[in-house]
Amino acid sequence: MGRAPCCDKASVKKGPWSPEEDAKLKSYIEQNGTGGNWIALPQKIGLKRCGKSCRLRWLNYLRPNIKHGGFSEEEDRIILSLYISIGSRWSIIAAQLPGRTDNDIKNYWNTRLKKKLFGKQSRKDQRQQQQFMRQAAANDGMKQEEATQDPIGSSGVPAVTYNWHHQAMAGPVPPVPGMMMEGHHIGDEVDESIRKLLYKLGGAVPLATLPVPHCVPPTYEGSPSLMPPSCMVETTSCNEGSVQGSSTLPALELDQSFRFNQVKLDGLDCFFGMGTDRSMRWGEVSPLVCPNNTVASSSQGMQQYFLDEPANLGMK
DNA sequence: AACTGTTTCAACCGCGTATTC
DNA sequence: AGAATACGCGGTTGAAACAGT
Repeated sequence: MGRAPCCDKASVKKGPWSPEEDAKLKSYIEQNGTGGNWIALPQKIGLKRCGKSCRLRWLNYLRPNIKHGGFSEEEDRIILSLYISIGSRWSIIAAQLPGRTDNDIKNYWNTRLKKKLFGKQSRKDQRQQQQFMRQAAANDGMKQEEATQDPIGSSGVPAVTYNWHHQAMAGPVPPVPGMMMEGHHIGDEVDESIRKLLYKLGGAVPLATLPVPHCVPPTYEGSPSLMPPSCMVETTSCNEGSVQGSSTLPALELDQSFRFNQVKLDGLDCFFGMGTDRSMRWGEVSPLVCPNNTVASSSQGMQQYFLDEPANLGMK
């Protein structure tokens, strides 16, 4: 026996909202507010919709000052930083981005940002990039002889690709304009500071000092030799705004930090095939919210978010 | 032009938590 | 204290739009 449905599904309309429904809902809420009861709201307005559906429509679409699409690099940074720190708590992340909804951010992360940061590239981005490449090549007049040696195929897409952690594996090589990260232009969509942040997260965060449980997965069985360096050694935090720290971090360390830092990277298992523990509670999160948290402080502008009390982050 | 595959995003679903009685 | 109800969240789905062939 399951939970009783929140509404009579047979008499409730589903699917996309019509402009008329939108207008009804919007004008009513603007005049009267929600009345603190979403379930009763559709009946008051005369909408054949579920209360939850009304709430969702209002919050994600009709609410004033909603922004759609066109995420800035700064927003990318914030989303990434928060995602790495707290995982897929979209509502909390959305609370830090005025005008953005949790649904919007969730969609953006799942469809765009994840691919953008971790290698896979959408065809749309590929096209934009190819266009850019062609234009650049045309502007250049194809005068450089390297062009013949450069493994760029007839499509304009280089045969050699990287993703950011491959990049990290190769050491702190400064990004070369036009260099690709698995089909991506370093310095184009993927902004330098994000990569710095990723470097730091992988290499300089003294995981062993963080009050985070289960840093070391059971497969290590306590054998220090098998632990990733980031779990064993209290590495020195690298200088703010610098990738110098990455020069002291073994390339492998970055990759392994992503593999084994399950709490910070909750949700990134999709990249590494890890399982996830969705049972984190605020009591466990609170150490991450600590302003001394290297993760938070390593991200430009992130300190303000973590200096806030949890309540200010939309916590209950 | 028609078909196919991919991407995007609005909306739904079910669960956990909070609140009310 | 505990049951009932409502809210809010995150995961998932499916249709529309788009691009390539």
